[in-house]
Amino acid sequence: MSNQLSCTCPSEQPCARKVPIFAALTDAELAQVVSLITQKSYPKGSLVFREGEPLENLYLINHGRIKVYRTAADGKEQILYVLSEGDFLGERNLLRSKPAEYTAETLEDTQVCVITRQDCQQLLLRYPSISLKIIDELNKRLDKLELLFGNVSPRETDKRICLMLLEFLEKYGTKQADQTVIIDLPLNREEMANYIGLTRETVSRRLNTYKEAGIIDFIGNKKLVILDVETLKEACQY
Amino acid sequence: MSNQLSCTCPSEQPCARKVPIFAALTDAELAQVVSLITQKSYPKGSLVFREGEPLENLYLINHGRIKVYRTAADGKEQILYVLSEGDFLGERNLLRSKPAEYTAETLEDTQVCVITRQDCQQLLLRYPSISLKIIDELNKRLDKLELLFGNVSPRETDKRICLMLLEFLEKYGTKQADQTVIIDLPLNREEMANYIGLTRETVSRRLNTYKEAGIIDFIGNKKLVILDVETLKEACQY
DNA sequence: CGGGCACTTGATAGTAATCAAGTCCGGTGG
DNA sequence: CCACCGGACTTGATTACTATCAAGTGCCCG
Repeated sequence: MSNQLSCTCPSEQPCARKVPIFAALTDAELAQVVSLITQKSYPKGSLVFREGEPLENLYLINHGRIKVYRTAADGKEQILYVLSEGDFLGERNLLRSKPAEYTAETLEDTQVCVITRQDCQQLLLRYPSISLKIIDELNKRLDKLELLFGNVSPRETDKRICLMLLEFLEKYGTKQADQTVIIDLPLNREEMANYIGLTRETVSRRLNTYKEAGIIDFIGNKKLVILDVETLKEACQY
Repeated sequence: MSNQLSCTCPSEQPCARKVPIFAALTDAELAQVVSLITQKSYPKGSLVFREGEPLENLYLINHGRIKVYRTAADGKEQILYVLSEGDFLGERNLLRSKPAEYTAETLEDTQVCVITRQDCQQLLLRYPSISLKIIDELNKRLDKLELLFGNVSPRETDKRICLMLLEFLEKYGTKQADQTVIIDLPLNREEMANYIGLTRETVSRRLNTYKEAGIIDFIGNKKLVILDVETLKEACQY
């Protein structure tokens, strides 16, 4: 399923440099970190870890995209995060050993760097700057969840969709010459619905409403063009 | 509005001991921390900091309860957290200087310990164990938000209410001899509604349904008795 | 060219928001 | 001690929105 090998990145541009949490380290310090890293590759659609399994590693995404979800009682996926290059996962188990609370599945072919919990704890105690970066990143995730959570009331469907589109715009958007932005969607309609707590029909209907309003457009089903970022931001009104 | 004085806690049981993030420090180290702390008192209903204001301190709650909320465009409070003794707030500004993204208002007379951002950064670099505790706490908040966020779909009203009741049960419940639990509610009906994204009427109706079903009971409006914890947990089904 | 899957579109029903009266309770003043 | 007042809470009626159920449509890939 996965291909395990030690880190083979060129030493002048090691994989760990891509990861913001090591940004403050010197090259020498980084070399030490790299020596603790194992690299793994996962093909599209494979599971990095599964809900309920013991989780003993911190994973740093080198290349690719991963969706993180929980399976609800009714069998539905509740997608919590869509992570990509530079993001980490498994941090909930850095300090305490406990089973994974969600499943991580690759959305495309993905390469990750793996550090064991023991090694990671050593690193955190030796290089406090890493902790600060992790705190920073956790704060960002809290920001995101708090923002979405502030809009959970059943009537705020548009806000949820627009916040999701803006998130994708920031992470996966490519600015075009004419100021529009093309987004390479990481999720299909159903997954988007599972991400923001709606049904795929509702997502589909709303997106088409926006299309008719001239705010967005589609290129096939997997790409989306933002024609009017301002209106989108206004829809999130805050 | 607030009463400022240096920390006057007895040295054998300093206020900072109440705060989990300093739990791993030795007495000597703690004494250093305490020397950096300023203590403040706020009467019920006063604001510790306000949305948009510069926020330069970390606050540790010594005694009391604080609600943290954002004001939506329509003027409604979106309550994000209800914090009490041992919790901290202001951590989002530990690393970067940016205005507060929400307002913190005391729900009762409250005492807090205050540390400036500069001092706090020094502490984090000197005592990496504090960072680990903070990471731990942020992880817990993420756990909570992820759990609630997993239940945002419009039809899961009961889950939201039950999760809120279970949260209050854990934080503010007092077990009685007959296995029931009395909860000293930190929020009124409207605030509860703002906490979980519903209207006060809906909260009111649902709580009364639970009462008729024999799951809960009221003592006045500010106290609530959980008669059947199991059924409540099942309603959250996960 | 055909099959299957993702997506769209339509009709219906259920649920919470909204609007609108009440009711209860605590506090105040006579 | 009781009557009154106001705010919080409850209850009821209606409306609006999204889930659900059910067909379609279109696209991608063999």
